[in-house]
Amino acid sequence: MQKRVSLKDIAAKAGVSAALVSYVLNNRLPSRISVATAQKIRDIAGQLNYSTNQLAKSLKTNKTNTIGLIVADISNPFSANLARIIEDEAEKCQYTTIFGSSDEDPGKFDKLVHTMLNRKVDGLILSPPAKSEAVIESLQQKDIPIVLLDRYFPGIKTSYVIIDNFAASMEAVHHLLSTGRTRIGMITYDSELQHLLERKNGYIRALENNGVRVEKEWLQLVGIENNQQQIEDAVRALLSATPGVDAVLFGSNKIATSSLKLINSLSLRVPCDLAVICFDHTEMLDLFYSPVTYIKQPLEEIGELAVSYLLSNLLHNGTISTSQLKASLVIQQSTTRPDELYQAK
Amino acid sequence: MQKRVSLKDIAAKAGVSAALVSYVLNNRLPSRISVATAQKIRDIAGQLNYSTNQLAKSLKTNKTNTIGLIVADISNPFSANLARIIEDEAEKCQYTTIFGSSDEDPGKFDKLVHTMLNRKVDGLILSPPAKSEAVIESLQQKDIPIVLLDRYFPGIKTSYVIIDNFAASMEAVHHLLSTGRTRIGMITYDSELQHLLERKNGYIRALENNGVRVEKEWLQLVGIENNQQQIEDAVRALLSATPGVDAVLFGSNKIATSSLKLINSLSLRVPCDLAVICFDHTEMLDLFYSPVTYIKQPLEEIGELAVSYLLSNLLHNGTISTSQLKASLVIQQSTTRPDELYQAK
DNA sequence: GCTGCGTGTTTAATCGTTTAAACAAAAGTA
DNA sequence: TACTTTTGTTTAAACGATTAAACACGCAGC
Repeated sequence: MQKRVSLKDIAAKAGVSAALVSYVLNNRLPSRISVATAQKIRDIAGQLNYSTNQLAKSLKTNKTNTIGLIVADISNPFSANLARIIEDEAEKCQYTTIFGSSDEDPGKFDKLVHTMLNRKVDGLILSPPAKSEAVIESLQQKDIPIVLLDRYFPGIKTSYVIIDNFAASMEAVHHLLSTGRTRIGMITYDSELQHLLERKNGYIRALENNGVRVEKEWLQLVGIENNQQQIEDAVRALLSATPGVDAVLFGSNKIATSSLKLINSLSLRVPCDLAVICFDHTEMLDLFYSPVTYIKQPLEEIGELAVSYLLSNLLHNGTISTSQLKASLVIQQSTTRPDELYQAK
Repeated sequence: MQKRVSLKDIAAKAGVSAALVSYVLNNRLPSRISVATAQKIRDIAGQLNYSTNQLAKSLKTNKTNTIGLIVADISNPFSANLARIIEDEAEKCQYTTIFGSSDEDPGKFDKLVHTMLNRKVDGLILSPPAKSEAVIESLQQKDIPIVLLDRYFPGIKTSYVIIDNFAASMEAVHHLLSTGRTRIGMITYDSELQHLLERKNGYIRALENNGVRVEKEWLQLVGIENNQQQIEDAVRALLSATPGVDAVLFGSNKIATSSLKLINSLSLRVPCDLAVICFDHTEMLDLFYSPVTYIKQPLEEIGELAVSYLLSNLLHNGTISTSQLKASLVIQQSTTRPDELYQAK
């Protein structure tokens, strides 16, 4: 159906064996091959516009130069940005990336992992959904190189690249406290995923450390499906709590988007009536009428590390490398102290 | 490195030939094979947790069940959404998708196409950058099934799925005119890409049809690299033109984002002082303080059609199918008539 | 009892590479 | 001259599947 010129064709035209062509084109045994034949073979290859059949090559060498990347949802800007960085990074090292979206569904995740394995990816970079420990463990048993991304399971020894979500949450809350807010709420996911627990716990701990009692209604948990209605309900619950909140931390960019959409339509002023901070940057945060303070993950670094860990694992199976990077707080108008607002503007 | 159980292993354990195992597992010659052996083979396959090596299978059958998708930038929400739809659609048909971002660079595009071909994708869905006609034509000569997405070259007969950009621009301008604006500007790309020309021409034609003279400064062209500074300059130029504009149409979501960021920081009220419309939806448009009217592409339909055209081309090489879909205008607050604004709010 | 047919299974070639090992001829060494 | 080494190239077996064709066997028909 496609390119049909093979090693044999070149060999025939050059009057040599296919093996020799393979040697030349791969620069093997370079000392032995005569310069003249080498040149001739290269010329003919160029002439016939030869390009190697990766399938055959991979079948023989058991190496596809392909890595699989599974994120929750490739259409989420956070995932898409990370995917792009990983794609570029992999490409620099001559690797092709194949993507998949798990939709936070462990069944779908498992299925994706297996189609990738059937296609013999050399390794996997994974953002595993909840309840996918078994899949990860079985990959480990099969000695398949993996790196977990953005998430990890404390009970499983694997390579991973994550951020310190606990500290990030703490920092966000401290910042809010420092601007005079004390009635701080959070909307995050009702999930057992470790990184989400840490976001939640960081919030709780920061308040406790500062002697603020966390009212039950201040912590709103929503499903990881990001249902708009559910998130709106959570916002309303926060606002109508007694005492109502004067600041809120959103556990993800999706939660932030849905919440801000509602807030935009209410007669509620940010940051006067309500300060907001959210996890992860998206462009929309800068476009909100009061640009939103956010917790910035070092995406470049995360992507680069994930690829480099995976590749070094490929060379040297068994190596386990982990990184917990620090997120940074990017302060914008949405958390300005009300009294500083006018001079700031 | 990975799964090591092959047809032979099953054959050995079952005491039959590998061929028979292949027949059973692929449900070929179903009438001939004895029910007993078939069952035995299936049992053993399950027991050994066999899964077929796609590389070997593809090498033999010359079919990878993989499609390649190249967009401008997978981290752009528009591309990411489309990619996700295509991924899902392909998966329904048992196809895996591999992605790539061309960054609007014909060289990179060509390179991506070739790495995908070396990996023997069955076909390609492409959003070609400017000056990539040669690549497309060479694919056609090699009879490689392709479908162009979002873009097309009028001189080349290929399958494609696009929207009617000319009509979409016209509709946007007509809408603005109908709300009483007459000094309508546009910021779009300085590109020879047909779909972008059509966006530009639709704008010009709509104004001309309504007897509005298009001032030269009303049409601002920027580079397709989406340079923030350049886009900001364009916005300023529109505003400081004489006469200055009272409405503007943005040629893409990137242009809109960059422009709105600036507008957000100016003391300019949307829609009173300036009405805005943009091409393509992103969530950020709903989060702008005055939710932005936009031209909505039917992404689902585009993605589904692209995949279905490609797959039918795979079955029946040579078929050319094209679709020009209609975009719809989603009217939000950013284009409300100033006099209707208060009752609307 | 021979022919022919249907059934269940195997043989063997093939896809396009890689690569260890074999080989033949030329060059070095003693 | 005879023997080893070096040099340039070929042979042939794999990788893990698919698939046309061959095969062996039991059974019906005449």
